[in-house]
Parts: sequence; structure tokens; C-alpha cells
Amino acid sequence: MLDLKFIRENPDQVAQGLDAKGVSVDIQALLDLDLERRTLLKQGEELKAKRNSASEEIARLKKQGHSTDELIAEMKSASHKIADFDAKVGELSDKIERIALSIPNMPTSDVPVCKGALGNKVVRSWGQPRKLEFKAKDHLELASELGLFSMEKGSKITGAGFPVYFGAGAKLERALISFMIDIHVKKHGYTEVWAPAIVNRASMRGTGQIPKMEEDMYALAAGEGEEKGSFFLIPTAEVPITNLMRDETIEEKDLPVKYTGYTPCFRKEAGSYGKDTRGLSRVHQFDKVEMVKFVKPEGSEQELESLVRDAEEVLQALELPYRVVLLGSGDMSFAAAKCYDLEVWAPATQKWFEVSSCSIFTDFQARRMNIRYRNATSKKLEFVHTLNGSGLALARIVLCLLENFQDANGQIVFPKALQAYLA
RNA sequence: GGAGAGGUGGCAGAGCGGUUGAAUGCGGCAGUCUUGAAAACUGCUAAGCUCGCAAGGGCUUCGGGGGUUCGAAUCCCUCCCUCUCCGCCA
Repeated sequence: MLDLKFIRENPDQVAQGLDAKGVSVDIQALLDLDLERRTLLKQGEELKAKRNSASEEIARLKKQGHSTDELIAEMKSASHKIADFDAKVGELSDKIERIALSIPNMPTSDVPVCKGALGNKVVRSWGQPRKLEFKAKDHLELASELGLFSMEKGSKITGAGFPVYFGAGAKLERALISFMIDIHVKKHGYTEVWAPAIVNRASMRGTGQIPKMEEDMYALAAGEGEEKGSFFLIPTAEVPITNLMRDETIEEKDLPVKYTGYTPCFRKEAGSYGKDTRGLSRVHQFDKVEMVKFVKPEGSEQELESLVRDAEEVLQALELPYRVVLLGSGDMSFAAAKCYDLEVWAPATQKWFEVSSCSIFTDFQARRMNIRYRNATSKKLEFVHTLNGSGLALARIVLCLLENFQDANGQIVFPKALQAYLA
């Protein structure tokens, strides 16, 4: 969420940012409510100040044995007025918060401003998209011939979009998870986290999935007979891992804090039926290794660059040709200020697949979650900047590995780096 | 699931209707002393909102929400969490 003061002082800039993100919010209405709230707040507080001093006065008079009836009567009516002011201010605060929470983060100045995905820009690529000299099989065909995973079995036990992995396919999942985490821990200095796959509502709000994306999450009830929406299956490890720091103050000397962790991820993907849903390309449950960083605001954009490199290194180790796409303002997520997607070419499906999304949220999430650090120079508490990126998303990586590393006999010859994990 | 106990400042821990934003201790910061350091002593040490050019002022906050009262950390209700014991269980 944005700083209300910032919105108050820079309404034009906010309007521009909203426009770039393709979101429409009535800023003027927000500012009107804000002004009204502050006016009422002041009046209410003046009354409270009066009441506080009268309280002391009453205590003093009582001690001295004087009558306090008159003052008490006066304060009784003052208290009623105060309650009215508080109710009105509370109502306005709720309205303001609702609007403020629906305002997306502002894109950084170097993000191309454009509608939808039109502003996306390939900034670099690595490796040559593979051309196979034989008739390439797509990952689904390969998987069913080799018995690596089954969409049908998943449909039976759960529903469409829940793959079940068998044998070498199951082992591949396990291997990839260990392989990726090892790289981030040993080479990139992240601390491994194993976190719950269910989080509460406050956590979902903290990272920004709620309110805007609530419909895309699997909601759970707290107990029997209770309404759904107290708990959610996580759509990404970003949610539990970032929320680890909610309402906490980090020592400046401990920054940056870098976590990596594996979790299953659950997404309803409502409204995307029939679109890129073949096999593993878009599923409701998949595995992912995530990287999360908490950093100082100064130079935080460099932290995004290094985060992307950390993810790229996994792809390079897996010998998967990829390209790095800087997302335009219209294609970025709600909370992101800048975002790179990593896309891998799948030679049989003949498509680029997004296997990682690396974003910087500046202080947007930190403000929602109240994650701060004490600036050693100013001695003040300041919001940290948060970042996260997939490192990487498994289902699509499996898809790409199968299609890229198939041979003419329909066998898979996995990249060298993975061999030890598959042995 | 049952029965108890408890949630107070960075931490430990008092307070149990009226100068309590909160004793005391620890920690942290600054100073005195010292060649330097330690020890000792002295002082300072919460956050958010809001008004103000500033100096500074006001309000709020003792797990969350609600209630009683002129006034609540203190009383009542409710939810959440932690601990101990019993039961159940991977």
C-alpha cells in the first residue's frame, strides 16, 4: 500500500502510476475522505484532551473531598460526543483503507508504460532455442510413454489440473527441488526455509493477494460451520516467507535477509480454461522454489538484478535456453514496482514458458506488513524493501526439460548438473 | 478434545479503577573517571496518528474486538495465541 501522505502530496504522480498500471481508482474521492477524517479527528481529539484533563481534575477534587457531580455530568455528555466522533472517524478510516488497499504499487521510472503485455521487452537471452532434428514429441506424449506423470490419475483423485508424478517423474520433482535449493543456499547465500502451505488472512493481505486476487485462492474455514476465508492454501511461498517478518524490526546489520524455500503452490486459475492448459503448462497445484529478500531501500534495484541472476543461474545449470523479459507497466502484478520474467523455449509445444517471475515491491509490501529496520545513520525506523522471485517453478521446468532433452528414441537425457540428484 | 495458568515497553518483570506511557532490573546510547579498556557513577532510551515553517503541542496504544464507567493495563463479554496436565493421534 502507498503512504497516504505520499498520495496527499503527489496526487498527480499517483494518478499517472495508476494509469500506467491500467487501474482506475478515484483519488479525489480518497483525498476528500481523508480531509474529512482529519477534520473530525481533530475535533474529537480536542474533546478527548478536555476529558483527560477533567479526569485528573476529578481525581484531585475527590481526594480533597470536594463535589465532582457537575464535572462528571459534563464529562458524561462529552464522552457521548467523543463516541460519535470516534464512530464517524472509524467509518471514514475503513473507507479510506479500502480504497488505499486497492491502489497498486507505482512502477519505477525505467518500466515501459504500456497497456497489457504490449510494453514487455526482451532485455537479454541465453542459449539458442533448441531445434530438434527429429519429430519432437511434446511433454505430455513423452510423459505418458515414459510413465513420468499422469493428468488422468490426478483428475480422478482430485480434479483437472492436479498432476500425479510416478517413478522417475516423481524423483525428478524431488531432485529439482534439492538441486535448486542447494544452488541458492551454497552459491547465493540464502537461508533455507520450510514453511506452512496454509496461511491466515492477514498474511494474504500482507503480500497483496487480498483483496484483489482473493477469487483465485483456495479458501479454507477455520472450523466446522464457519465461513471460508480464514485460511488459504498458498499460491506461492512468497506469502508465508515474506510474512515471517510481518510486524518485525530487522537490525540494519542483518540486512539483507535472504530466504529460499520450497512449497507446493495452489492456484484456482479461474477463467483461464482452455488457454495454455495442456499438460503441465497451467495446473492448480505445482511445486516451486522461491527466493525472498528483505533489503535496505538504497540500491534496492540492484538487488532485483542480482535476484534475477540467481534465478538465471539455475536455468544455465539446467542448460535451458531462456530469455529475460522486462514487464511493461500494464502486465505487472498489483504489488510490483518492477518485474522480470524468465521464459524458456519448449521446442515441441513451440512456446515460451514463464518459469520465473522476479519482482521488487519497494516499500509497498513492507508498509502493508509493517516490516522495518532502524537506519543506523538517522536512528529512525524505516520500511525495508522486499523482493521475491521464483527460483524456479517446477511444473513448467519439467515440461521444458522433457521437451528440450528428448532424443530421437523418445528417451530423456537430463542435463549433467542434475545427474547426481537423479542417481 | 477436556482441565487449569497466562499474554504488559528490545528482553525480564511489577502494577489489578484516578498524575501509570507504565515501578524495578537487564540491554542500548551519551557523559564522568581512565594512557586505553573494563568496572563504577550520572543522564537519556517506545511507536503510530495528527496540528505546526519550526520550537513544540494534542490524541492513541499494556494480545485482537466489544462492553461497563466521568475515567480502564486494571472490572465484564468474546476471539486469538502461549504454557502445564489429561485424552487422542501421524
